[in-house]
Amino acid sequence: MIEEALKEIQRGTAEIIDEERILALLKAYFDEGKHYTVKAGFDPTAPDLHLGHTVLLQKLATFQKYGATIQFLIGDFTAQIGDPTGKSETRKKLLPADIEQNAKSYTEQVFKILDRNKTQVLFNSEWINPLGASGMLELTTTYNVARMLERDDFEKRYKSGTSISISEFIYPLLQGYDSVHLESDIEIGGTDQKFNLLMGRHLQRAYEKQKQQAVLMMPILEGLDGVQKMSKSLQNYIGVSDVPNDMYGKVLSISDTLMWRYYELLSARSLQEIARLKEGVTTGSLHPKKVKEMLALEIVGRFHGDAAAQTAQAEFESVHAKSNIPTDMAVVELEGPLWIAKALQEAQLEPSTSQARRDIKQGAVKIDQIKLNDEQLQLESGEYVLQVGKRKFARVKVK
RNA sequence: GGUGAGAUAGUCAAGUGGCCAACGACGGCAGACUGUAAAUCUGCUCCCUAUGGGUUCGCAGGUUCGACUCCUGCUCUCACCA
Repeated sequence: MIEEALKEIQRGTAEIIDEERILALLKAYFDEGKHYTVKAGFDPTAPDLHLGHTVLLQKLATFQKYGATIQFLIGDFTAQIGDPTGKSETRKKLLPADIEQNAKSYTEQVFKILDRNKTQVLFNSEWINPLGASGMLELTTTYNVARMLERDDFEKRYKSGTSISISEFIYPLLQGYDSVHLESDIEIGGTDQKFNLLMGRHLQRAYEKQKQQAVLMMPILEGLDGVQKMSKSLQNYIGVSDVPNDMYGKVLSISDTLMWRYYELLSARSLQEIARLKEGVTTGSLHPKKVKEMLALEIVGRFHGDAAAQTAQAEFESVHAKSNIPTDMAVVELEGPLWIAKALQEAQLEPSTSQARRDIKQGAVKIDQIKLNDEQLQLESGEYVLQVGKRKFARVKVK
């Protein structure tokens, strides 16, 4: 039983530090019913969750199955600094009202995966603000610059001469301090968080408060392009609140290689089952598209229910395999008569009339399923289905 | 604080008085082929009803018939020194 739990917890992880601790916690739970805490931090600036986040969330859900209380930490204080990882721009200060709003939309989405009753939603400003200058100073004495520079990101920037703000040094310290305050037993995060996660262990020891937290790192999920990490700003994400049709289509658009990655990190199927699918594809008994459809169905089903997933699949088949028009698309009302390029722009299918003309020239634009050749066309009053490329549709009513 | 170098489209990066809306690469979009996969090939990639016009090369001025290219000031970035 414990072995089984541990296996499930290990699945898909990039690295686990102090696995003995996790084992001990599980043992205490199974033997004595003792609960433990698992901390995970989230940034309040990006309330739109995507599948990249769910890799972590699903792991948290697994922990909940085995006796954990989740410390769902919203880093409202630390967000003022901005995690140094990657970008270097300083962030705008968020207004309390915004933070509250973001947190709300966060949790709404999160509880599609997590069990609300086994989750504490926390804000770190609550205990970091009272620290004051002296508390902050004390915190900084626990670490030194040389070790801080060991952090991969800092090291690179230091060597290349890119500026590092002192406040950025504070960030890992504060994140670690969260673990001290919350007395977390385990913290989980992405591999890019390794330094910060280990800081939690370091500080827990420095403050001699408790045992050091175990650390579990999940790999970073690649976005639809298969190369860069999934993120909203790169436009390569599948959002948790994407409508079923979009979600389904996006999953199907990933490459075959990437599909296995998604299976490993996102699917609830057992590893054996996935191995079987993989074998089926290699031997040719199973079509890769079929396997991808299964994945799409599973993912859409998780967020929208199985019925919606089925509908999305049927819709997809109808639109792409049989090239029918979608049943559901944006409806735009315009004043006519109207130049076609302008109409495309106003229906938000094209960013400019220049782009619209180019696409018409290339034969990418269709009206009511018929390829358009005349870039001078005036739309008289009536209803038209405008299409650009394979994916962009709009129903236009011209008055 | 001193000295030097640099800032060009989404990113990287050419261009050193007219041939520049600006080479090239990547990315992106579209077409062909497909499984809305991958690979490959092709076209496009500032705006504007356009064989033309407008606005762009950090910002503000200036020189010139003409400036991304020259001059002055400013802002920012980097390097070396302190």
